[in-house]
Amino acid sequence: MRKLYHPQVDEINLSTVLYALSDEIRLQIIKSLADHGEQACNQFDIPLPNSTLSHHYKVLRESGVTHTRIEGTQRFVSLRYDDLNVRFPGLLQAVLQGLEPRA
Amino acid sequence: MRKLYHPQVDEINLSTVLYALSDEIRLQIIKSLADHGEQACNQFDIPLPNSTLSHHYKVLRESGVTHTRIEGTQRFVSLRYDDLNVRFPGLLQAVLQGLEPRA
DNA sequence: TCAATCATTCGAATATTTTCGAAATAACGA
DNA sequence: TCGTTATTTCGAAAATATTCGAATGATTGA
Repeated sequence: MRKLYHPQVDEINLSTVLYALSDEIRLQIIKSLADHGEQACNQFDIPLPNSTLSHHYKVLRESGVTHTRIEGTQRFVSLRYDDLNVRFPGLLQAVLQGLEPRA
Repeated sequence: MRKLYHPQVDEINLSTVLYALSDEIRLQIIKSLADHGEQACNQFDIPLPNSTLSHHYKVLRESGVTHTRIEGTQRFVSLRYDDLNVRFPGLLQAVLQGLEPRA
C-alpha cells in the first residue's frame, strides 16, 4: 500500500458521505478531528482493535470525509472540511454542531 | 395499525437520521417532499413495489425525518422540517441543497 | 539485517439491511 | 356486507456491513 484512495471533490457523493457519517464510531472519529485537528491513527482514544478502527478510517476516507497522509509508519487523518464545504455547503458544520451536547 | 411511531423531537438521533438519509431511494422521497410538500404514498413516482417503498417510508418516519398522517385509506407523508431544524439546525437544508443538480 | 512500531489486509463469523411476493389490515362506498 | 383502494406486515432470500484475530506490509533505527 503505497497510495491510499481519496475521491476527488467532484466525485464525493451525498449518500456515501451520509452513510459514512451515520455510524457512532465514525462520528466519534470526526468529532475528535474537529476538536483536535489532524491526528495520527494511534492518537484516537477509542478502545477498539486496530483492524476495526482501520475499517472505519477507510470508510471515512473513501467517502471523501477525511484525508489520510502517510508519514513514516504513521497515518495522519484530517477532515476534508473545505472540500466538503465546496461540495455540500453547511453539511459538515451541521453534523458537527449536532454532535455537541445539548444545553 | 392504528398509530404510527414517531420519535419526539428530543429523541431524534443524529446517526439514525444520517443513516435514514444515506439511501438513494430515501433521498428521492425527501426530494419529492421538499419540492411538492406533503404527499400521499401513492403520489411518489418511484417505480418499486409497495412493500419496498413502505419499508423506506418506515425508516424515514422512525428516524424522525418524516411525519405520516393517516386519512382514510391513505397515508400522507411530510418532512419534519421544523423539528429537524430545532434538533439539527441546517442539516436538512444542507442535504436538500446537496441534492440539487450541480451547475 | 533484525526487531520494533504502526497500520492495513485477509478471511470468516455475525449482524443488519434491502428487496419483494403474498397475506393481512383498514377505511370507504355501494 | 362486499368489493375496492391504499398501505403495511410477514417471511425469506440476497446483499451489504461490521467485527476482530491473524497474517502481512512498510518504515525506521540499531
